Amino acid sequence: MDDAASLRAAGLRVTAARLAILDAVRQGDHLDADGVARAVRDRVGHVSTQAVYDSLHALTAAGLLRRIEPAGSPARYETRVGDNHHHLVCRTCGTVTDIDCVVGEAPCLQPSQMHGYTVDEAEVVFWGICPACQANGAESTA
Amino acid sequence: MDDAASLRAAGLRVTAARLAILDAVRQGDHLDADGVARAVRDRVGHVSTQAVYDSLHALTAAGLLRRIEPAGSPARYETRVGDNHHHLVCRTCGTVTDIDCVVGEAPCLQPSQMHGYTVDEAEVVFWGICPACQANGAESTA
DNA sequence: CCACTATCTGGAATTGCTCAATAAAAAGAG
DNA sequence: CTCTTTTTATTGAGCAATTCCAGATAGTGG
Repeated sequence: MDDAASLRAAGLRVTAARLAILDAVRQGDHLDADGVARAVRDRVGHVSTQAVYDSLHALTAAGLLRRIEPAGSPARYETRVGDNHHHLVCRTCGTVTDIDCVVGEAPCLQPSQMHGYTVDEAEVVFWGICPACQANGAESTA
Repeated sequence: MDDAASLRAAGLRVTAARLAILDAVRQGDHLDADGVARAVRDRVGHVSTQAVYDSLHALTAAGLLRRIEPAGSPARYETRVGDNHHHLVCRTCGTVTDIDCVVGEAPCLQPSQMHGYTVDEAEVVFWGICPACQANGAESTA
């Protein structure tokens, strides 16, 4: 199923901006809204910032994109949805890397005490220093 | 060890604002910067917003406070540091509840593929609906 | 009690994101 | 192919959280 079909299946209209956004996010590596906007403009010319935000929300709501928001960083988007994978975030440069779940499917989705909550998602973020930043010593690669 | 001693031990000066911040965060339930500022002012009169932010950073860096930042929410602080506990966040009202780790100590601290990262922390956030919001139907309690 | 420097103050600026009103364009009907 | 309806995009203002700057203040060690 291509992007246009996915959009239609989600009840969304197919526009150049949205196709470009999906493509940009797929190609990019956990881009933030600004990065997506820039990548999209490279593809289809002018697109307003609001259109990017709006589409990003629509696509996220439709389940075509996943939004992650590491502390201290603007929201980032990825196309890998539906599986239970987590993230490795570099404290120095902010790079986000996907990692599959250790325990299998939904590992930590069984908190000991749920305190009456209805839990629907377990989000795991590993914080550390990426290889590049380790090599660069204290220097930032951002 | 009282707060003043903890501050000194961390090489920080003891000021009324900082003691009030530590107390406010301890009493409060995962307060955000604004909530801390208000609680602090209740205790010691006027304190500038910057002093609050600055102190919060200093205290966090010193390990006296832990900062958590659930997606879509301003940063929140808690005094429970040093143990491997996680958080349950309500999608409706944003309330944060502490939960101990399922697997024991540092459960998820063993990602399958580390991709060369030096991991120093595993952060787990469970998303769901708190009991109060479930009872209130779709209504927000925020 | 002094000097030194961490800390606090006040104000302005930045960033990331949202709201509102109008114009444009995709989908379906005829 | 054209028209109509409804979604989507544009422009521009607005907001919240946080940070930066420069100068005043107050802990601390001596």
